[in-house]
Amino acid sequence: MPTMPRRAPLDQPPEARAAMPVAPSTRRTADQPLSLGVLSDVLGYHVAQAAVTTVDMFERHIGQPYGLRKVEYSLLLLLLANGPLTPKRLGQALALSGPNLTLLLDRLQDRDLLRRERSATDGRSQNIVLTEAGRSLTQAAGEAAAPMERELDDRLSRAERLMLIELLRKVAGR
Amino acid sequence: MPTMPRRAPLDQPPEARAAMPVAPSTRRTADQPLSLGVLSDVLGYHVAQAAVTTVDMFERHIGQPYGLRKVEYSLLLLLLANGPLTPKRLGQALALSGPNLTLLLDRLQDRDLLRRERSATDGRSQNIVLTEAGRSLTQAAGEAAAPMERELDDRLSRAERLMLIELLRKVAGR
DNA sequence: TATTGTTATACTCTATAACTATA
DNA sequence: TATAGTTATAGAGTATAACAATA
Repeated sequence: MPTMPRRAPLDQPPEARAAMPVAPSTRRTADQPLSLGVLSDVLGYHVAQAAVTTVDMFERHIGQPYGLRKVEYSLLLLLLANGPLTPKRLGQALALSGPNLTLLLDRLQDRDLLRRERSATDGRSQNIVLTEAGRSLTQAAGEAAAPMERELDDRLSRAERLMLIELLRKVAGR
Repeated sequence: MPTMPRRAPLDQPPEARAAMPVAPSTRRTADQPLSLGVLSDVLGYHVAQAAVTTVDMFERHIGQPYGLRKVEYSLLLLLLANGPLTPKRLGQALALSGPNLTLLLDRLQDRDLLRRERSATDGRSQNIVLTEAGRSLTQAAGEAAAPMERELDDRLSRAERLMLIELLRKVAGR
C-alpha cells in the first residue's frame, strides 16, 4: 500500500520569519491563563478537568500499589460492602455493559480475587463472591482511600468536600 | 491454535436448587440500593458517576448532532474564545499528550475546521487557527451548550450549579 | 419469548518511545 | 543540548451484534 502524507504542508513558509529577536525558549513569563468562553458554563468540562486530578491521585495511591484499575476497585469495594452480587447489579451500579463486565470479572477471577457461583434459585444468574485473597486485598486498598483523599485537603475544606460529593450525587441521579 | 476455555466451570452445580419458590423474573420489588461502603468517601468515584450523566448529555446534545467528540468540542471552543493557540498550550489546557493532540488536530484539519500555521517567530512552533467553517460550526455547537445544561435544572438549582462548578475548579487546581 | 451472561469484534482513548526540525 | 511537533505502536476502555443457557 502506498504511503500517503497525512498532513498537508504548513501554509506559512519558513521564509516569513520576523526580523525582531524574541524571548528565549526558557521563558520566565508564564502563559496567560486561557479564557474558557462557553466552556465555563459546561458542567461536563469541569467534571472532566476534575477527573484529571482524581484519576492521577487514584493511580498513585491505589492503581499502582495494588494493581487495580478504577472500575476494578469500585467493583471490589461494592462486593466488600454488600456481599455477593449478580453481574447484572454490578453492571448497573458501575455503568458497565455485559460484555465488558464479563472480561472484567475474568481478569479478577484469574487473579483469584473473586469467583462466580451459580445462583441456587435461577440457573441463568450468578453470584459474584470475594475470595479470601480478594477480601484482604480489597480491605487494604480500601484503607488507602483515606490518605488519597487527604491529598485534597489543601484544595477543599471538609465542608466543601461533603458539599461537592452531595452535588455530584445529584448530578449522577442515583 | 487449540481453543482453551477461558473460564472454569461454576462451583455450584445446578442440582443445588432451593426447594422454595421465589419471586418471578419480572420482579416488581425494586432492588435495594447498594451500599457504597468506602466508596462513599472517594471523590473520584462520585466524579466518575457524575461523568456518566454529563457524557450522555453531551452525546445527545452536541456529540451526535455536530459530529464532535468531547475533547474536540473543548479544543474548538478554546480556539474560539482565545484566537490562535499553539498545540503546546492546547495540550496543556486539555491534558493531552503530544501524539494524541497531533492525531486530534489531523482529524479536525481534514474536516477543514482548522489549519496549522507555522509561527513567524519560532520555526518549531505552530499556531492553530479556526477556519471559517470551523468558526461557524463551533459557534453553533457552543450555542447548543445552553439547552444541554438546562437538562440539569431538575437536579440542581442555579446556586448549586455555580457552587458545583466552583468546587470542581478547586479540585482541578487551575 | 424474555433474561442472564458470554463470545467475537471493532472502534475510541490514552500512553510511550523514537524520530525530525528547529532553536 | 533542548524544545515543538510527529510517527509508530500498543494497551486500556467502551460499544454492538450474535449466541447459549435458562426461565
